[in-house]
Amino acid sequence: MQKEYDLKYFHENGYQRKKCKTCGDYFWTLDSKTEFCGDQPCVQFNFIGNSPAKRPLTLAEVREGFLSFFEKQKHSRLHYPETGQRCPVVARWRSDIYLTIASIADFQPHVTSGVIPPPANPLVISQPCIRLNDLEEVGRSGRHLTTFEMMGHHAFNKQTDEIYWKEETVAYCDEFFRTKIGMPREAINYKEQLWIGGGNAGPCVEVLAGGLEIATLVFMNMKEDEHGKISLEEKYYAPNPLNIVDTGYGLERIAWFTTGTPTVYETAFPQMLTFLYDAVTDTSDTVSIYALADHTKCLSFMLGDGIVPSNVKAGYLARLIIRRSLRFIEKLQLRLSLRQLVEQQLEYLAEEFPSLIQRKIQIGEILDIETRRFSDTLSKGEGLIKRILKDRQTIDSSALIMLYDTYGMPPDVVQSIAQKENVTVVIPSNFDSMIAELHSHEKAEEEISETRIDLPATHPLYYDDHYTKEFDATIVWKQTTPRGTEIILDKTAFYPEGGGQPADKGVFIIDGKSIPVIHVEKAAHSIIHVLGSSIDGGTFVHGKIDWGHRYPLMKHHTGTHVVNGALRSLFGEHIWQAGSQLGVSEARFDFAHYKPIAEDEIKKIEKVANQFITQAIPVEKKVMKRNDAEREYGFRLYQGGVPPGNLIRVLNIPGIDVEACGGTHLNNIKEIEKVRILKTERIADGVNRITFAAGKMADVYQKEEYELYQRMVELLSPIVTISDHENITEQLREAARIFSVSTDQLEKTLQRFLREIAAVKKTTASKFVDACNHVFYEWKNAQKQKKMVSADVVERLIHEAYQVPGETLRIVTGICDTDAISIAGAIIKEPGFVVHIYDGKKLVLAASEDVQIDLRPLASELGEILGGSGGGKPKLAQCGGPKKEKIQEALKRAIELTIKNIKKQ
RNA sequence: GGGCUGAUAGAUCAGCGGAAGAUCGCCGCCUUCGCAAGGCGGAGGCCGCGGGUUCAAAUCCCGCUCAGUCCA
Repeated sequence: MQKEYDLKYFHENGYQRKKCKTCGDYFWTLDSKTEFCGDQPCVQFNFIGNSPAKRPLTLAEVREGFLSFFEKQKHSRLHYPETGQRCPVVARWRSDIYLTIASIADFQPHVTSGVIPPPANPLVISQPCIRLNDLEEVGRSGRHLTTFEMMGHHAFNKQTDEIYWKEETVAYCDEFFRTKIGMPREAINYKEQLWIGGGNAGPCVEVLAGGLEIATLVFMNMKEDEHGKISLEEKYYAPNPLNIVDTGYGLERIAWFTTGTPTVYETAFPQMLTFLYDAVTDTSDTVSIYALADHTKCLSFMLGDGIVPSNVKAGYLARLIIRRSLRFIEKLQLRLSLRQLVEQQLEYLAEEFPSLIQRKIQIGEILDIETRRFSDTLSKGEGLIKRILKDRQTIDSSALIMLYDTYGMPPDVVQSIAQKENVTVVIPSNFDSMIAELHSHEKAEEEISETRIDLPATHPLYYDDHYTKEFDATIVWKQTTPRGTEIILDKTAFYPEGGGQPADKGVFIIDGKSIPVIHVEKAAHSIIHVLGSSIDGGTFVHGKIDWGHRYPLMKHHTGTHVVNGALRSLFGEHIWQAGSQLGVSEARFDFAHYKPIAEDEIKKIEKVANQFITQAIPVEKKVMKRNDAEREYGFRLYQGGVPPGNLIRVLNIPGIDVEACGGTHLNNIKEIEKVRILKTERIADGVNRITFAAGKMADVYQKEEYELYQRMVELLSPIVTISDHENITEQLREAARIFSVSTDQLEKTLQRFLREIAAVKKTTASKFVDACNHVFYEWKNAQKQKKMVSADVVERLIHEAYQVPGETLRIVTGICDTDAISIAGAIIKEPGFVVHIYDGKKLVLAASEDVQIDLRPLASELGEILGGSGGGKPKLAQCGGPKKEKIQEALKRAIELTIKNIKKQ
């Protein structure tokens, strides 16, 4: 390994190679006296209050210094439509990580693996990154940040086409720190290290100054490969197809080195700290102040780049930071809301990161919602804790885990609440591992996808022309499986299932015979057709797509993109597809948004989408190089997922929506005709679903809805006459809400309610909703009536009671038509009664307080007569059974048994 | 994506197979110059929706809907 670091540059410039006295690692230095590598913990910070740099620099100065320095050395800056010279902090182009954690992450996996060329080569970037691994240290250590910028110059060298490698990289580094940062050469040591991470590895040089690692120069030349010959940390590596110069210069650390402030925080967000110090009454809790300044910056980037808080993925991480921030605010007793603090940060960041403040309104709203939500959770939790304490006096570790895992109450919050009740709660030191243990049973699901690469490739005709309905092709492969005959053609217009679009249907005409195609699927480069019946031979196929199936799918697919555009124009740039499923009769579109869609917003979405359609915008379908597409349209392209490869299909509806999409689409959005929103719902925290129908299908729904409405008006007609028939959709939705059922259960429910209400006078209502409210009100009354005890009936029953000779006991038997328990209850308020009363459903046995009797055996015996059984409490029992005709016999027997049981005592 | 909770009066919750309850809030009366407090009385429940088991379900079982929360 040693020769990996034996650079000409070091020798020619008088560097010496030394071994660190503490850690034993090798390093290169100009300082003949030093014995240590220069990294912590081998040396302490020595630049605090005493920087060897010429003058203090701001973040902006260091950033621009770096970018322009490398630009002069023929490196290109990148540019993206929304975020400018950086990528978003949410890694939209990757499926393996949520947040951008390093500048090289911008180019993984496609560029680093050699699948696509770099967007520029060499290139330079200052990439804002978010790392939450050392969250607890933020604010405390003086050097940990959640949000930092990693500046990097990257060169991607192919064996045949080398840009530059180690010598140049170290020379650039040296020159940059000398000329742009104003550091003496002697202040910097270069430490030999091995870099491993993210499936790649290579030698690296750590650039150390003042006890601080200010840059890392990685020479990534290996990739993980189980057949590889190089073994590092129990894994095998093989040479990478590219030799990648991956440098990471810590912007904040470099600036800190020049300022020499007590902590990195004074350099990273000086304005925010001043603001916070002015706002707090007690300035002693610097840890919380630092952390809050950091977290609000983190949130500015997270929310400004479009993360919607939720309980999953990046949204969960955003919520984590929000809640931590809220607790710091609480701890510092700040009178400012989190919204106000982040808005302040947005102002400070506006000049250097203008895209963030453009989402100020949405960010503010998100933070207010989240603040409210957290305080709701906490106050609920507080009640819960108090109840637990009342019950058990203590909170043990299992209760702590329950509170955290189920209710989201952090143990230290529980502790402080319990403190108020004068209860000391001990947090187990292994709390975190106990939580981890709880979730350790989950196994990562493995995707077993059998990719059959040995199959002949199919040319997809549906991309040549999305409207191809018929075609001629040749069978190139055939196989019979349990699900039918499968064939592959040299070319096909049948769309295979994928990207939320179902497979096409249709027929193949082979040797004059018409054979149905029941399913189509993709396997690597082949398209497999599953046929409905077997074929005997045949070579040539004439295919016919079922256009009545495909065309609505195309309308719904293009319609989905239009609805997406409508949502974005109404709510903001954070709207992001979270899934979609197309059908022939309707389509579903799931998207990230921080609150549920309100009733009046449904109409607005519909209106905007339909306005778009009337603009008759032609749909652009093109195949683009990934880099070109990203540069032109940004990462918004990847809403539906990140497609592989260098060439991607881009579907652009200018001014409305642009996405990488492999589906079949209309040529002009006017063909959608219209869209109609059928339903909106919240399917997960932070995710809403819109179900809509396009074109003729929208009319079908409208018709169905109208018919449903008419049927229900008819149902209501004996009771209510409705005069106003406007806004049927809304009326139905509102009515469904009244009966708390979904719209498709509305009719059934209305029938039930009408059946259960007593005959009422006919009345009028202006709207259907009013009529439903009337029905509901009447129904409630009827329910009450049923339970109400009629004084007359009670009177009559008492009058007809059987007086046991020689006793004070009176036995009531009878049949009633309202709730028997209520009536029995009314009678036994008086002393000396035993009641047996049947209401058509159950026989109730009850006794007054003073009567000594156990009715339970009676209930079971009488229940048997009725073909069932019974039981209950001694003074109130019930029984029943299917043989209702035997009720008279049972009541007769009841009297006998009552007398017998009383006499026994 | 995988768990774990929860849904009962306007609010917070108890009940967890045999008459739907408590506390706060609300209304009325008593008390007071008035208010607060106190005393007495009262109104207010599709026990989330749909099935199933049972003689009997708020309660047990199965779906669904909604909400909360943790993990990756």
